Amino acid sequence: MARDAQATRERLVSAARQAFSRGGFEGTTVRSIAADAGVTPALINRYFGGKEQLFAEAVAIDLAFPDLSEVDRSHLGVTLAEHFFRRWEGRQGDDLLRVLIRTAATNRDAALRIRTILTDQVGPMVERVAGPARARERAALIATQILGLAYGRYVVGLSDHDLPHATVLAMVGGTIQRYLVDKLP
Amino acid sequence: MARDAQATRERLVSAARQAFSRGGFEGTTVRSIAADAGVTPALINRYFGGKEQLFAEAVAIDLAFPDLSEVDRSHLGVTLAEHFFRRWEGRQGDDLLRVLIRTAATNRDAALRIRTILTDQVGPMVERVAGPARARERAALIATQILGLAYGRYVVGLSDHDLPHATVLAMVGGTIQRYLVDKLP
DNA sequence: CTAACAAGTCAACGGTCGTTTACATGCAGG
DNA sequence: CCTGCATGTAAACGACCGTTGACTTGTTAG
Repeated sequence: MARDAQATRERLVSAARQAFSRGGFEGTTVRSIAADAGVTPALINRYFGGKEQLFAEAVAIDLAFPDLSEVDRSHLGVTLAEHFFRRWEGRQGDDLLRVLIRTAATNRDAALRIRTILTDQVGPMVERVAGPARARERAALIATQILGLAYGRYVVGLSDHDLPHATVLAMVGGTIQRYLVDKLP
Repeated sequence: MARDAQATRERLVSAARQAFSRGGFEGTTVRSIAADAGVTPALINRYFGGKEQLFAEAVAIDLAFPDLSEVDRSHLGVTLAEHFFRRWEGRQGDDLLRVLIRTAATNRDAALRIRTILTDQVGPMVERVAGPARARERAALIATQILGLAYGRYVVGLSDHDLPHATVLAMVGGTIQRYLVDKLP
């Protein structure tokens, strides 16, 4: 393999994730992505076929939900809140959800992908925990709180001072818990 | 006044709000706004000075919070939830918050404006209701839930089937109530 | 009726975007 | 060693963007 094409591909995808998570789809130029990867914009076309396909590949990874089967039923909400919080804080800005939240605002495909995650991953998780009755509503409620938290932190720019770790864990965890198992009206 | 300039201005601002709330700032062209208003793009420059200033004017209105002084203390959350829900559903897509939510994703000024609303309007409202202690955290928590709800409905596209009116009112109302008055950890 | 000014149009500009095409470069196998 | 192909570059393209300045149209005051 000459001049490691696969490594270049991966550098491009990684640079794309970071760029898209900052500027959304329209707000990101292939030229800047290529520059970040230390490469010519023409390569994006050669390897991915275009900006659209690069974006598709940049957001084509799994959510990796935690295993909740061994978690105490009363701590499910806090466990989930902590899971998302760690996920976002851990990676340095190329997390899938951070990319999608920013991008979905102006891109139909990204919005659709969030909806897909909701029905394919959050929904089944809720069903496993709380049974199939009105699982869809519960999943949607949970989504509003999780998305809103990510939006507040990474789009609006709320700081640790506004949303301390402990407060988020306890209060948002409590909210998710209610949405998961409390009786709906 | 010849050919009613003020009416044209207002048509432009209204068209701008709808366009920005669909495509964000970068995703919206002054040409399309002008076309929606039945006018030439050059007029935007004449009246507002440019796209930036038109945007600033399009999002320069007040939030109009409801008067909560006469509301039963245990119903504050539900009252607020209903207030926002009605606000969004009432107008046909040119509501300020709907514009800002979509736009803030790729525009620093819009994100800053949300933060300003938070500190200038939501914060004081929380202080009035729950006292000054940790009002900032409470306001931020409420913001995550309200923004997430709007994001779910208008960006992700969650339907009435996913988020029925009654469910949102009761459950999200309950969440806001908790964020307003419950003890923080 | 007509001059004068506000309201609006028109065509063109410089710039930037995504993409394409032709060309340069460097590693592998004979 | 050198030939061939994968890897990458350079330059140009057409399209579209926001903006500008000169021009046209309509209204209204005298």
